[in-house]
Amino acid sequence: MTDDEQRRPVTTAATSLGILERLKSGGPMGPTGLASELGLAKSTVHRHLKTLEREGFVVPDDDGYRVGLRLLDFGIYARDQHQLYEVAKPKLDELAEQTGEKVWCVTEEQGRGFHLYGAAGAHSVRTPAREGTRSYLHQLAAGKAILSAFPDERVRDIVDRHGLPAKTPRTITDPDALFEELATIRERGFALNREEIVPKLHAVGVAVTDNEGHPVGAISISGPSNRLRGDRLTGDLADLLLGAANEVEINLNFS
Amino acid sequence: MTDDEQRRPVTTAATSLGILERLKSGGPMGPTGLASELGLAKSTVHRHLKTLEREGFVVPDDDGYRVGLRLLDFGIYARDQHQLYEVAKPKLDELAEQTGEKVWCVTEEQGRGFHLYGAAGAHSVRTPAREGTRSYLHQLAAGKAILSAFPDERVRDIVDRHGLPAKTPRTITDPDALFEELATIRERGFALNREEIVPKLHAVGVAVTDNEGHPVGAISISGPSNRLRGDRLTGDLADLLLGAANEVEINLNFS
DNA sequence: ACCCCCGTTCGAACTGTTCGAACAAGATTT
DNA sequence: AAATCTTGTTCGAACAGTTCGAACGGGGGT
Repeated sequence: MTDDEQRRPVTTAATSLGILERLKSGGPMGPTGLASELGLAKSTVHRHLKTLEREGFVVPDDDGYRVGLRLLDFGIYARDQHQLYEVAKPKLDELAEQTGEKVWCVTEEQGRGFHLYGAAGAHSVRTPAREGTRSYLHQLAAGKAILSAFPDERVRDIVDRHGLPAKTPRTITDPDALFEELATIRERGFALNREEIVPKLHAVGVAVTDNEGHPVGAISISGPSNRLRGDRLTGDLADLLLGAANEVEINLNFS
Repeated sequence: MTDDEQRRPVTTAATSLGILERLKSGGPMGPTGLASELGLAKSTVHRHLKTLEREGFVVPDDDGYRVGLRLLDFGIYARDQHQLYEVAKPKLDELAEQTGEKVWCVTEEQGRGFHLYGAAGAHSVRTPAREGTRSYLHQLAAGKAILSAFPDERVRDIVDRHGLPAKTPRTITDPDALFEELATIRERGFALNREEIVPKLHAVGVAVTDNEGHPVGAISISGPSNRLRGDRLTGDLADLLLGAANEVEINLNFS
C-alpha cells in the first residue's frame, strides 16, 4: 500500500542532504572523510560542500565543515509555524514550575515524533531528548498518546514503515502488544512510559486533538522512576496533564 | 579578492535548497506555485519536493508543502554544538531576570549575525528577532560589538560582501561612519544601538572573545528607547553586560 | 454534469554531474 | 631540514541524471 519506493528521486539533491546528515551524525569532517564514508569521489563531495556553503547550510570549521546556523533559522521557523507550539509553550512552562519535572510537547510528522519544546522544572533530570529530537512514537509517552488518537489503520501504516525498534528491554516491540496498550490509553485518557526509552525514566503523556479528534501532538511529564510512580504518576500528574491538554485544545480552536 | 563566484556549483542541489528557501519565505506552496515563482517546470519541482520529503526536509500540508521539523533537529544540533550557547545561556537567563528586558546572544557566521538564544525578562518587548534569525551585523548592537573585535581587514571584507543595507533612517550605511563607530566601541568596550534596526528600540552589546581575542559572539540587552537611555543604558546596563561577558569568557576557556 | 486547475507520470533531449588523475599546500615524520 | 604523506582543490571527458513539455487522472468548484 505504502509505495515508499520513489520512482525517480533527485539523486544529486539526495547526495547533498546525505552529506548534511553525515555532518550531523559524525561531527565536523572534510571532503576526504565524507567521501570515504559515503562512497563518493573526493571532488564530488567537495563540489557539494561548496554549494551547501554558498547557501549557509554548512560552514568551514577547524576539522573540515560543520552544519551551519542557517539550519537553525529554518528549524525555528518550522517550529513557530506549528500551531501547537505557541499555544502549548506557556502552559508547559507553568506545568514545569508546578511539578518541578521536565515537561515536553511533541508532535508527529511522517510517522515520527518531534520534540517541539521542553520546559525544565526545578528538579528536572537530563535526558537524551533535546528540542528538535526525532524519536519513534512507540518509545514515548507522548508518542503513544498520539498513536492512541490515530485510527488503527494509520498506526499499522506507521508500524509497517518504521517498525518497533527497542531502546530498552521494556520497549514495546510487538504490534499486538502495542495495540493493546493503545486501547488502554484510549480508555483511561493518558499514556504511561516506564523505562521504555531510558532506564530509570518514567513519563505520562496526553494527546492534544483538534475539534475533529485528530491529534496535533501531545504533552508529557517525565522524570526519575522513583519520583514518578504510584498515585503521583497515575493520579496527580496525569490529572494535571489532562487538564492542561484540555486547555490547550480549547485555545487551539480559537487561533 | 573574495572570489564569490563558485566555479562549478551543483545546480541541482542548489535548486532543492532554493525550493526550501521559497517555502520558508513564501509559506506553504504546491509544485505549480513554486514552479512559476522559481522559473522551473512543474515536474522538476515535483521531483525535488518528493526527494526532500523522503528526507523529512519538507512535509505535505493543506496548502502544498511546508518546511519539515527535520530542520529543527538539524538547527538545534547546530546551536548545541556552538561553544557560546551552553556557556552563555544560564547567564542570559540571569540577566533577563535582573533587568526585565530582552537579552540576546548572537554569533557570527559567514559575515552575518545569528541569534543563538534569547531570554525574555518580565517587561521585555516583542521584536522581529527570533532564535535562529539571521541579521546584518551592522544593524545589531551585538553585531557591531562583534565587528569591533575583528581586524579592519575582516570588517572590510564583510562590508564588501554584504553591503550596509538600511533598516531604519538611523542605520549606519556609510563604511567610514561604521569604522568610526567601531573605534568608539573598542574604546569604551560596548556597542550601542539607537533605533538602527527597529524604530523606538535601543540596545547595548558587548563582544565575547576567546583567549586569543577573536570574537566568538556577543551578548546584548534590548528594550524600548524610553527605558533604555541615558545613564541606565550606558552605565548600569553596560556595566552589567561587561561583567556578564567577562564571566562567559572565563567559562569558555575552561570547557 | 461540466470544466478547470492541480498534482502526478512518462519519454527524449540535453545539460550537469560524477569520477579519477593531477596539482598545490600544509603537517608530520625521518 | 628534506622528504613524505595527507588533505583540499582544479580540471577534462564520459557518462548518468536532470530537465522539460505534454499528457493523464482526480478533486473541487461553478
